[in-house]
Amino acid sequence: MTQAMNKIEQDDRPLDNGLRQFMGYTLKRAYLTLRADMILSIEPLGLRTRTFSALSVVAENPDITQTQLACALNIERSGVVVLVDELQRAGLITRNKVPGDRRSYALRATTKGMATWKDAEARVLAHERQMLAGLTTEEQENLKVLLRRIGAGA
Amino acid sequence: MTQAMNKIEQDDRPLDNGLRQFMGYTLKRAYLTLRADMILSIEPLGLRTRTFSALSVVAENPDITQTQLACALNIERSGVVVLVDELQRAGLITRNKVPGDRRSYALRATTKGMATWKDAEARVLAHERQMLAGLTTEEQENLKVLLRRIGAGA
DNA sequence: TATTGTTATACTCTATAACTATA
DNA sequence: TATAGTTATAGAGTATAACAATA
Repeated sequence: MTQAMNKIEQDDRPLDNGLRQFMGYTLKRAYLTLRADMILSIEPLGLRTRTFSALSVVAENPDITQTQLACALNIERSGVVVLVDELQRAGLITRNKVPGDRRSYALRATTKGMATWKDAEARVLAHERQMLAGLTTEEQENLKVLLRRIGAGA
Repeated sequence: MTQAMNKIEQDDRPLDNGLRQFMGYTLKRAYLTLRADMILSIEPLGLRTRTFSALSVVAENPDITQTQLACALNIERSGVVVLVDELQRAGLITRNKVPGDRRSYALRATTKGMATWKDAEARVLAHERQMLAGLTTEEQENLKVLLRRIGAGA
């Protein structure tokens, strides 16, 4: 109360005023906002962001290996093991023998896995539609294009 | 090798093709790219993203309390304790007595803290300039505006 | 020797709950 | 009683290193 409180209240600038100038901070806020919503949209399917992403890649790339999946998801192979374990336990994907190489697995989404992926895809798209309702379709596309150009060099 | 590999190589679509349609995925990729670079830019100052943000808020809001800082950073009060401990140990901020309320602290950046904040601010701005070099100034501003409108409703 | 998948381990970030000292 | 700060603990998420089986 008193001193500190009064000082803050008299101040018309937000507390994070110094941070708002940064693209990184703005990006993080938007990311966390969208992420919190996305988690709720796929929770009913027993999926989390990581398993959602992994299921998507396996569903769209039949017979992908765990190492390739790790590469696609930008995570370590050790992390993929846990994800694949979880998806397999849920009956959404299978680890299949590869004829030519007995070291690796060919991952495939099961029928249930494909259905779950399509359901999850629709749910996330619906929630993004809601979260991005304040932007026109053109603005949404423009936003995606601009985001993809970050770090891409001049 | 063989089957899976061939299938992937023949495919002209990226492995994460199914994910690229989502704003959340696009946002996350951009965020992580920028974040990785940002971490390197403030590492020489002994700062990490969390302490950078906390130092910024304290520097710009003298006599702020820990609870207010938690609110500004969107984290719990328990998390603030660790951040303030770290910044205090580094001699960048101080915990000061509040005359009217013996429960709370009035946080202030030290002279060294203010200098460090200004230095960090300049470094991050320089690195963002580099990471966003592919975008015009108008595009960068437009990007920030669009990001701030996410989740803001129709 | 190199690679695939695996396990064990640890670190970061964050949250929850219970505690203390004040109010 | 409610609030500020604190502590302990736990949970994601991710990374590193060492290992066995296979190439």
